[in-house]
Amino acid sequence: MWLTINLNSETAIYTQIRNQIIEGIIAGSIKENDSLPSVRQLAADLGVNLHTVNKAYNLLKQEGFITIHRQKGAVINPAENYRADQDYLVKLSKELRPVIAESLCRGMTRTDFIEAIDIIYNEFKSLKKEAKNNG
Amino acid sequence: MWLTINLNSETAIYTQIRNQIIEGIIAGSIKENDSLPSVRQLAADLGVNLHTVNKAYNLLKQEGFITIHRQKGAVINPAENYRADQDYLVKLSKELRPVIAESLCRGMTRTDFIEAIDIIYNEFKSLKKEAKNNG
DNA sequence: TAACTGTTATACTACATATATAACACATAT
DNA sequence: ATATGTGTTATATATGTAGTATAACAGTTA
Repeated sequence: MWLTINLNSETAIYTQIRNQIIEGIIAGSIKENDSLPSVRQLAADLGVNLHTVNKAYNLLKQEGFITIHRQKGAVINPAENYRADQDYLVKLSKELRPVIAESLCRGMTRTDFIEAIDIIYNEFKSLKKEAKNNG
Repeated sequence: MWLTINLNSETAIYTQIRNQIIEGIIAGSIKENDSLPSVRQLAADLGVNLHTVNKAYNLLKQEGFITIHRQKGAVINPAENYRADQDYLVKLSKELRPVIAESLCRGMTRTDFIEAIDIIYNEFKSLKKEAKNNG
């Protein structure tokens, strides 16, 4: 399993799991209609409680990324199910506003900020290439 | 006082206070060497406990934005005290990564994302103009 | 029928947030 | 000198979230 968690991180374990599955989708290491491990399996692999994984899966379900079937487990939805809509744009804006505010306060220009996000975009591009070569 | 808090928000009150003071700095409604209200005064104005405000102030102090003097109260530092350094860039990157990941997953391109941040940059530009006219 | 799935329920620990009081230490204006 | 206002420290309490530990339930499938 490509998924790893950091117990010392400030980020909640269930959030780390959620985030890494989303990264897995954009990297291409998991695709539409792929199944995720069962909550018990993934919990055992990560050394955490089943409820922690369950919480991550339910969050992903609520956000539209997966559908949970009894027996088939959690399955990645087609991309149409979670396209950016107005609600998401509002949520995104609320997340970004304090981040941009702090960067401005610390003297970063818009150009500096875009430089910072481009590093991240390039990392994701590399992940995608990597997954393509391995899959 | 230009500061308002939302008790129903998911964001902790002390975080809301911190964020709005940072926005106040970039808007220009508070400037270098300006004093913030005392913890008791601001707590009374906002209808919250003194410790909640104190927590916000100590966070701002730890981040370099203000210096807390006994008697003089909390004073905005000169910008040199909180310029973006390497540690901050690492923190920024860690904040942005999952946000960008989700936006990519939801089909947003880099261009779409920059469009979203530009709306925020324009809001801050308006705030700055507004504060200039009033101050 | 047995095994595996998500789900629900209960109980517990630990930590973060927020409040409520009270007292302390320091500076300053009266 | 004394009263006032400042940040600071110390308790105590309530609430919510995160995480764990068990156990049982309800479907599906081999």
